[in-house]
Amino acid sequence: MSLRLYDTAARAVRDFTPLRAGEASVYVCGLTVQGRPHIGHIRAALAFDVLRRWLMQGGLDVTYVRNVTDIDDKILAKSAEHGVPWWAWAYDNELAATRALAVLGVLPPTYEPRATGHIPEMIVLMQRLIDAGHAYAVDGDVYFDVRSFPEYGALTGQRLDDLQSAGDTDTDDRKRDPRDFALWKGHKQGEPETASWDTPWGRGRPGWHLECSAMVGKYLGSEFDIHGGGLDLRFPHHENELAQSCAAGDGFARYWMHNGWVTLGGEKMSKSLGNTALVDEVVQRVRPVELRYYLVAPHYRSMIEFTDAALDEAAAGYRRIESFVKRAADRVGPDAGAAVLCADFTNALDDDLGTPAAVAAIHEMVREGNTALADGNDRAVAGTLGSVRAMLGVLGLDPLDPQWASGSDERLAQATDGLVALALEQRQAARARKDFAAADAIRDQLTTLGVSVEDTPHGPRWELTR
RNA sequence: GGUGGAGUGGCCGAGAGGCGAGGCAACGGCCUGCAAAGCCGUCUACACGGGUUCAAAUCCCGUCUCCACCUCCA
Repeated sequence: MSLRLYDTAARAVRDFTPLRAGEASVYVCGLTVQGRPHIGHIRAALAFDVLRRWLMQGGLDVTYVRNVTDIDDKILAKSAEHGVPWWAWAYDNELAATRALAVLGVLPPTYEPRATGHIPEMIVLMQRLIDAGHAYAVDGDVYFDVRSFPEYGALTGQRLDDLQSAGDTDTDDRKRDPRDFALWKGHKQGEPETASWDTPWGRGRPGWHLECSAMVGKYLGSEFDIHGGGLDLRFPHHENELAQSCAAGDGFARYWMHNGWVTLGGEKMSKSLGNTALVDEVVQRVRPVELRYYLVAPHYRSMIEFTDAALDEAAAGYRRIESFVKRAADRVGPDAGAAVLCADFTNALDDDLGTPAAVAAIHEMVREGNTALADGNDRAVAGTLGSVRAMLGVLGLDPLDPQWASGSDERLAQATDGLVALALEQRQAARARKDFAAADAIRDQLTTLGVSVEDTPHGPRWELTR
């Protein structure tokens, strides 16, 4: 079976056939850096990170572009509120987002363009739209003329006449139709001079939608494979992008993919509602790799209702897998065994990135591996370990990946190693002379110190507990 | 008003006409000096009411509840 993806525009699962054989071009709407990243943002990045890894696994050369919106109304408003230059506010939040994504093992994009770096491209696109009769300038604003583009609404199945008028009252009188959207916003009194750029229609700043069309064109060309983003971006953002680019004569995206929310208390986690769980906070409760598992295991189009209990459960599920990988690696070495993906796993991901079934396939392989471990069948242990690691790798969840290394001091680790070994020798000696009280006392003390001990047919193993 | 999505066992979470997804928790057993980990087993669910079918969680009709988008949003 080959890859099939749910295309929002078609409202159906479609076979994925790249525009150019052997390559895939992907554009994902990244963050508007107005505040700290929460796990909803991270989920979107993770969903498309898995897509990217799976495309790469399939042998495609993937160009993956994820933008940063570093100028918009809220960035101006919030930075002003905090008495910080807007560009410093935006950059600070961008750095925080980059850190959060790195902590969760999201691969860096091929390129991460910022809106403010692409004003010339936007001007060119606006000129093309004006020349084609799809846009008009009024008093320094430039608007897209939705009535001029009959396909407007195609992506989300909206009929123009059924849409509620935008509450954008202060500019409505300048628009030809209340649903026309701003490509460019003329500079307003009170806004910082640094937040405006020269154009043939006067100084101003980009409307939100224009940047993506301009940057897609620059980095991926007039037509590209996959456009991704959160479900909330379908309308108006993606609808408007599509309208701009197609009205200008570009083919634009061939597949549209949208990920579901993370909800909290049944409602969408969002900056405006204030019901957010920040990455920094969640990572205090579970390790980053466990958070990644929690967000990657459900299907990317499902809602995830965020609760501490569900998070803890996911962490326990991940530890089962991790425990097998570590015990198996101790037994046969980390790289014993070929990186074979089992058919269930491959079929699952090919079917619109079915991570739940893919994770189930991993768990079944882990059970096989545990049985092999118990039977002392090292060949089978190596085989299952190779497979499990390869499959986890596709999801970015391999516990042995240096990404998840604790990064503790090397000399300290060596000393700990020696000290625990010393204690375990004492315990083994006590066990040998059947002094179980002494043996258990040693184990209890180690447990208190955060070292868990388990006896195996090949001697005791120990691990730091969290 | 328009558009779209969801309701699954104690919990999380898949599936989308017929073989008990998977995990977490619980209980029983095996293993262990005792544990831990692991393995085996138990727990047979699909919001509600009708209908179609040999067969419905899955299709159709109706009802209820919840959520999202149409304003900034991942």
